[in-house]
Amino acid sequence: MKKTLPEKTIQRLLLYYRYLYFISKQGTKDIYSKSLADLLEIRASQVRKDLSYLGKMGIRGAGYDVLELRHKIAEILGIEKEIKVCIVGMGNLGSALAAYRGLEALKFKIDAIFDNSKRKIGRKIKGLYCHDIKNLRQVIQEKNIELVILTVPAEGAQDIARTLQNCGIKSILNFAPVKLSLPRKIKVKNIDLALELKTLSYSLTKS
Amino acid sequence: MKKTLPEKTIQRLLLYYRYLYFISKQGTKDIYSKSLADLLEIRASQVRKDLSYLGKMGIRGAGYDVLELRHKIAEILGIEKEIKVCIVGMGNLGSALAAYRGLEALKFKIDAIFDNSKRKIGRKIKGLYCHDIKNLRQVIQEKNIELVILTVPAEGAQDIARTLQNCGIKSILNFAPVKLSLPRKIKVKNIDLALELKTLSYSLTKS
DNA sequence: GATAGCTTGTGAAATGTTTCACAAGGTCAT
DNA sequence: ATGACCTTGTGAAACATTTCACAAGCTATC
Repeated sequence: MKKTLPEKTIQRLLLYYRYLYFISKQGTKDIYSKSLADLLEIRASQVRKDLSYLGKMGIRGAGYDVLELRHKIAEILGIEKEIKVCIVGMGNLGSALAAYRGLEALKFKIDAIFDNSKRKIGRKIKGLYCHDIKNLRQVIQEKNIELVILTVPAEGAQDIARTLQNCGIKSILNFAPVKLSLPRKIKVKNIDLALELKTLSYSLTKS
Repeated sequence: MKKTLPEKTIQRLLLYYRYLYFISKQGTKDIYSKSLADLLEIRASQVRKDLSYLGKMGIRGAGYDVLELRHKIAEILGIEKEIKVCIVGMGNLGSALAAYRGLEALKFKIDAIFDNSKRKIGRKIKGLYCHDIKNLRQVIQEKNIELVILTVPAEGAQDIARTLQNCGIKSILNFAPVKLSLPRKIKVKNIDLALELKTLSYSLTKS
């Protein structure tokens, strides 16, 4: 068991976590690295290497205990702890994410929404008021929000990112198609839909 | 100039392509690998290595010609060719993507939307009718759609993916949080929002 | 046109990730 | 309890990606 998990391993552990739930629902008690690997279309050795970061979890000859494994992944990754999230930018994407149930399933609590448009401020979505973005700092600190989903247009993103920095936010999921310039210690994950699509379509042109 | 571009390189080339546009807008004619690298917070050597896949594009001592470089990236990646896209699943996310202008900017034409709910079929969004998903095959073939954005709930995703396979679709951008099981030659790119967020929040627990 | 001062392009080294291959150590049937 | 048969856990190999370091080659100035 090493100190830091590789990013790729973290992602796969989360996938295992999800699949282990379905497997346990089916009443299966034990699982082999090979079976998990087949579900995800990866190699069994990859699964074992990933799981080895958790310490010795399996039984040679008999696989892994489904619930025990799932519990250990949750523990190591801190999955069960609720994380308070806010969404900044109540456009189409922001609203869609506010309504997305998949976030709750992984213990995210969307606790505030912000926009700068008079038309949207005060509107309610999924039981949440849309706050004026001017109150970003106040609301984030009041509610102890730790993570921000940024769904504003590209132009405004950098400014808001700076404000978030000043609010003490440490993690941002950024949908704006710009590189946010922030201190290294603030973790930013970019999701650039148009770029993902273009990467995909590149393969179309090659055949 | 090698045969196949690494996936990571393709992604960065697309980023360069985007930034070169802004740079040329500012009237800048030439750019150094260092300047591009600084914009994206990567190393200059990384930029040069990526660009070397395009052939010799730069001038030693004087950098790269912005427009020429941008044009070459577009050519190699086939960016300028319009790609016809459809969205399957007119939920919150599907609707948001249908309205997202960032896709047009990269030459994607959203040409059809599908859903299975009576409530949504026939409704119009952004000038497009929502088709009955039963007509998936017919519409895709009629309109020559090449790429599918899949925004249906996890339960239905695998079945629809099979149908898409039968329609001859080669590329799928999948937002459903499941691994689609399809022949290797069909390219699937998964965007799993809850998982991305969880990967991000892992870093919160580690400090 | 020679020289000083740049930046590019690229092998080679470093780093990161996946896969292999097999000893170690369990299970299970008898 | 023994032995045949499993699968795990993990160094080492293979592969992929990034970074280094510097020769090559262009520009600009005098």
